[in-house]
Amino acid sequence: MKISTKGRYGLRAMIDLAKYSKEGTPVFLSDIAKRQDVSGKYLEHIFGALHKAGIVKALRGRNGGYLLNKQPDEITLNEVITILEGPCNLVDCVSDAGACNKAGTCVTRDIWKILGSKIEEVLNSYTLSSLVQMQSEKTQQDSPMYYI
Amino acid sequence: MKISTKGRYGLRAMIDLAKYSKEGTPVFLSDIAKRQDVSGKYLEHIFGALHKAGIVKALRGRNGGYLLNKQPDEITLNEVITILEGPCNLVDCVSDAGACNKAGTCVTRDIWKILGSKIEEVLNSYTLSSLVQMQSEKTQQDSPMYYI
DNA sequence: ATTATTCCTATTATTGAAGTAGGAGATAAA
DNA sequence: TTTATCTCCTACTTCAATAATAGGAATAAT
Ligand code: FES
Ligand code: FES
Repeated sequence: MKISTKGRYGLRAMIDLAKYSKEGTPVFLSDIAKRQDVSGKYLEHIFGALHKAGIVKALRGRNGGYLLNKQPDEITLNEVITILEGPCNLVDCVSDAGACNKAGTCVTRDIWKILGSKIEEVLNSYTLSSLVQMQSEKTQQDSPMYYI
Repeated sequence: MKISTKGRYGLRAMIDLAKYSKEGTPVFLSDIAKRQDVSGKYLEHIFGALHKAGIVKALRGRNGGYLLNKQPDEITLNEVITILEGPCNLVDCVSDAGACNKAGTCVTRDIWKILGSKIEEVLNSYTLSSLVQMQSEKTQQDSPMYYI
C-alpha cells in the first residue's frame, strides 16, 4: 500500500505549479523538475497524464509551459491523486464485483469500500491552495522572523 | 495504492479462523484454503508471517492446525494488515525522513502522515469479532427468514 | 533559421507480487 | 512402530508494474 513516484512527484509538481504560475505566466517543466529535484523527462510523462485529464493547460513552443486549468483552491488532492494513481480502490472488487467470487457476501469488501471512501474524504479536504499556504507557513517557521 | 493478495487473503483467512475455531479446536489450513478458495501453499506463507508475529498459535503434527492467540475482539484489522502489508506509510519518508531530501519542509509529507494515521484509525475501529458478526448479519439478510 | 519548449512512442532495468515445489520436522492415530 | 497428516522452511519461477531513459516530431517565439 504505497503511493508511487508518479503520484508523489506529480503532487509536488502541482503544488509547485500553483505557487509559481502567477497571472497566467506558464511555468517550464524544466524549472519544476529542477526545484523538485526530479527527472525532467519523467515529469513530462506525469504532465502528459495531467494534461490529458484537463487539470493543467499547456502552451507549446518556445516560452511555452504549463498552467493550472482551474483555480488552485478548486483543485483537490483527491483530483490529482486520482489522475495519477487511479481511483483509490484498495482492491479491484470494490469497483468491479466480478473481480472476486463471492463478492456479494464478502465482508472484507465492505471494509475496503469504507476505507477507500475515508481516504477520498481526507484527500478531498485539501486543495492545492491550502497546501501552498501550509508550505509557506512551514518555511516561515523554519526561517527566523524579525519584528520591528 | 492497492492491498496485495497477502493482505486480502490473510484477512479473510483470519476471519474464517475466528469463525471456525471454537473452544480451542485448531483449524486446518487446507480447510481455510478450500473455504476461501485460495492456494493452500500460498496460505502457508501467509500464516508463517502471522505465526511469527504471534497473532496465531500453531499446533503441529497430525490433527494440528491454527488457533487465534488472542480473543477475536482483541484483534484489530490494523494489527492483521500491519503484519501482512507492513505499517501503512503511504510513502517511505513518513517513517524514514532520510528517504526524501527536503523532508523537513515538504508539505506533502505531512499529508501522507495524516492520511496514514486516518487509515490506521479506521482499521483500528474493526476487530475480527465485529467482522464475523457483520458477516453473519449479511448472510442472514441474503437468505430468506422464516418467522413462526 | 534557430532555439526552446511541449508532445509522442519505444525501450530498458529493476523490483515486487503471486504463487509453486519439494521436502523436513512433529504428532496423533492405526 | 509405522503411517498418515499436519505445520514449517527454503528455494525457485513467473509475471506485471514501476521508474525511468531515449530520440525525435510538432509548435511557436526570436
Ligand atoms: S470480494 Fe474481493 S476481497 Fe472479498
Ligand atoms: S519528503 Fe517525501 S515526498 Fe516530500
